[in-house]
Amino acid sequence: MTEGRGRPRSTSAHRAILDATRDLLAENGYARLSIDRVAARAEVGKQTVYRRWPSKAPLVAEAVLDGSHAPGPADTGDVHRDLRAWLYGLVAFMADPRNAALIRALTAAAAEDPHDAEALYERLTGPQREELVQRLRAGAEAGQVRADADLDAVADALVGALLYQTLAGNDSLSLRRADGLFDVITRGLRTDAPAATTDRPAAESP
Amino acid sequence: MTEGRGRPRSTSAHRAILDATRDLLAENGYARLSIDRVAARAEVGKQTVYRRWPSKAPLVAEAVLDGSHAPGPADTGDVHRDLRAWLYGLVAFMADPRNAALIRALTAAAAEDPHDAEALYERLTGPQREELVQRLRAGAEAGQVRADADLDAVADALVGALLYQTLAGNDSLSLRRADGLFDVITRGLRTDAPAATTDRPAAESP
Amino acid sequence: MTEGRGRPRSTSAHRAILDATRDLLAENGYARLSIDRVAARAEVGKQTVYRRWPSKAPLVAEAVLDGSHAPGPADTGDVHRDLRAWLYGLVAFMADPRNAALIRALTAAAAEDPHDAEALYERLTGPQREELVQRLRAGAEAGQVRADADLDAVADALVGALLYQTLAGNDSLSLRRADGLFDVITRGLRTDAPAATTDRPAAESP
Amino acid sequence: MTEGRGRPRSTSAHRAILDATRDLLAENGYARLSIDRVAARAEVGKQTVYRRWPSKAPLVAEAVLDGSHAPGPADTGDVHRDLRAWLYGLVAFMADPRNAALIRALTAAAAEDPHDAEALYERLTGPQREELVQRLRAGAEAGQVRADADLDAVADALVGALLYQTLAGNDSLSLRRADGLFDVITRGLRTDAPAATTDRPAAESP
DNA sequence: TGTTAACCGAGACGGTACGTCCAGTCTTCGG
DNA sequence: CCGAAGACTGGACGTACCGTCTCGGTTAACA
Repeated sequence: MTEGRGRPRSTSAHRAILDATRDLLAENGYARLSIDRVAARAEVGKQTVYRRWPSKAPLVAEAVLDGSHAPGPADTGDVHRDLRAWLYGLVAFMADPRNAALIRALTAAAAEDPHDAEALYERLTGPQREELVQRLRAGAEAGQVRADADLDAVADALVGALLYQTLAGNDSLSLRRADGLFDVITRGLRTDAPAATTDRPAAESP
Repeated sequence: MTEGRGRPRSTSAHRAILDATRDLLAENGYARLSIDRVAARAEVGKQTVYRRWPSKAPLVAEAVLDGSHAPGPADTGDVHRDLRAWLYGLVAFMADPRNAALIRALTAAAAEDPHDAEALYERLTGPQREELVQRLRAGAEAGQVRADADLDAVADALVGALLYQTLAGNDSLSLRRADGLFDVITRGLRTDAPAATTDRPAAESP
Repeated sequence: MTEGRGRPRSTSAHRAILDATRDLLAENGYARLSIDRVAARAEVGKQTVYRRWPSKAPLVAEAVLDGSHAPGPADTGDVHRDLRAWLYGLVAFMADPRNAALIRALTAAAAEDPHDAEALYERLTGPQREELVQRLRAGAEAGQVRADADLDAVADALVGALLYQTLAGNDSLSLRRADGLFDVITRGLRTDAPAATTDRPAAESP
Repeated sequence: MTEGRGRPRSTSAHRAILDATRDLLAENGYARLSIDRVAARAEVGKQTVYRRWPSKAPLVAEAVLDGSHAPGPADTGDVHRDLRAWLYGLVAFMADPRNAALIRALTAAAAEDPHDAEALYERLTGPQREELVQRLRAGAEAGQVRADADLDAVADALVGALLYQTLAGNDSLSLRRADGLFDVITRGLRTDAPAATTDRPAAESP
């Protein structure tokens, strides 16, 4: 194997590129981000960027994720408390316009090209969402959450609601709304929550 | 007054542009959509496009919304039944890859440039979401839904969950998942749903 | 013939167009002249321009010629005196930058498209040149100018020299140079001027 | 220092652009020449053209001058002979419609925009004209030409006459006319030519 | 201790698209 | 029927980026 031969890649260039990407995203948004500008800002040749990332999407992904390793919910034994704390943490994170811009950028990258989308979401919300689902599952095993609830659906609802509010430009992704969200979801997850009474219909069309 | 003077704008050109935009979005996605191509496909001068829409984002918005006037939930007197029917309708709508592509495009347009985002979401999810909230509110007045629930949060959760799944490329935005979502949300909205027991914490940081 | 039917053409519009053309030529030169701008400046519809002139070239021609009806040389009986006066008159005419700009514009129109060129020069320098040649011919008949001289060549030399100096941007198309020109030409035209001694060669290549 | 850094400019692209420019000028004239077409014909990106020339005018200048390095008059010891040979050479050069088209193009470039004109004429007729004047001056020193003649005026007359005839579309810029021109000019330059008799007037107006 | 391979910055390359201007035509209303 | 207003298709403008290639010049591991 010809590994390790030749000059090794510069870690400082690597960092400079990611920093430049984050700065430009925060300043101008995804639409006005270009590899040319990233390279210029990082004082790096374009090839040095292309050598590491094949296109804008994965570069943005790494730049966003590299900056903030947002942790999943903690496990203090109380699912509801943990869930609320995690929710508040995310709301606070999004309160920084810089972070909101990064999330928007990531969404743009995913939405622009369905080809990148899957890989992107796998890396992006994948770990976060997985931790969330596992915390919920642990809660279910501890009897704090209904065992028959679709926890993936719950995760989608939580992540989706936050994402939607961020995208919609509701810059005041308020704690009150997070509380409302938390309230509805947790009530629906209570072990003593009554079942829905409507029957599931046979089939529907749009 | 500058009204009614000069040659009126061609409605056929207008339609041709929107059709071309929808076709190209479905074929190649938002990233590869260009005004040049739209104009060429519509057999129209570029200026004729720019005269009507200042940029890609609002053009895409109108093209997407013009095609499908998705109705809000019906009101049969039973909120839960209506909600489920509406949800199933959206899932079926998204099942068509063409429609999923249009929604992705719209999200891309909004996420790319925060400047456009607000106006875009206002036109896009605004009406739909408003109808949904009103249907829920009517249910609350009819005593079928908890009066103290944050119905906006519920709407965000529903719309956000669907959007998130569409973006993530889960092309099988399954009915099963929609059921799970419906299940958790409606349980949480039951008038006899027990309250959460955890106290609201003082403050949190990410 | 359906002549005089309908609304007659507005002479004020006609004048406004020519005035606007002259103004724009003097301000920005031929390159930046456009029918759009002419129509806008003249507060006239584009069609009103196209109804009268098929393209930029003849419009410019008429605009330039309409403004200044430069007369040919007078006939006081003394060719040399008349020639010098005419030359001085042209130099003074060109001294006004506005006039120089108009001549440049006309040359541009002619040089751009060989199709227009002939017709343009016929209208432009044609009459002037013809009057000049005739004055010289009269001088020849009066015995003040060599009868065997190629008077067309003389006219070309005079007009060409002035044109060349104008185009070259020698904004000080000086009287001194005009004197020098006059001097050489008139000496060459003297009836007592000695013939050239060199024999005409058989053939040459560039 | 920013010298010799980066990929060097392609000489083949350079040549291809100039060739394409010449071809298109000869085919369609200056008016229909566009950078787009030049780039397309040269199979080159537009930027590659703009990197070298800021606009049509200097590109045309270089394209024309690059092709034909027309020499000034030779010096065989006999000014009159040399002058006539040079004149014949130019006439022969202009006899090729391709060359005439190039000269017309150059004139158009200069006449269109007074901004470019000076620089253009400096590069274009500057060297040619200078050599001509110097040949005449040498002739004057050799006693073959009047010492007090305005040799610049003579040069203007010769160059201007040829230019004028070319522009006027007299495609048969005939040898006979060149002879007539040569005849008048050289007679006027004879050392034994009699002076003009008219007095110089005080002042004149157009 | 060279040689060699991969890196580095810089910047040119053929292209695509941008958003604007203009050419020349067509279509409306109103005089 | 003319005139102003202004929309129409089409083409060119000059700029920004794309992703690739080509320079001269490091920087290591291999031989």
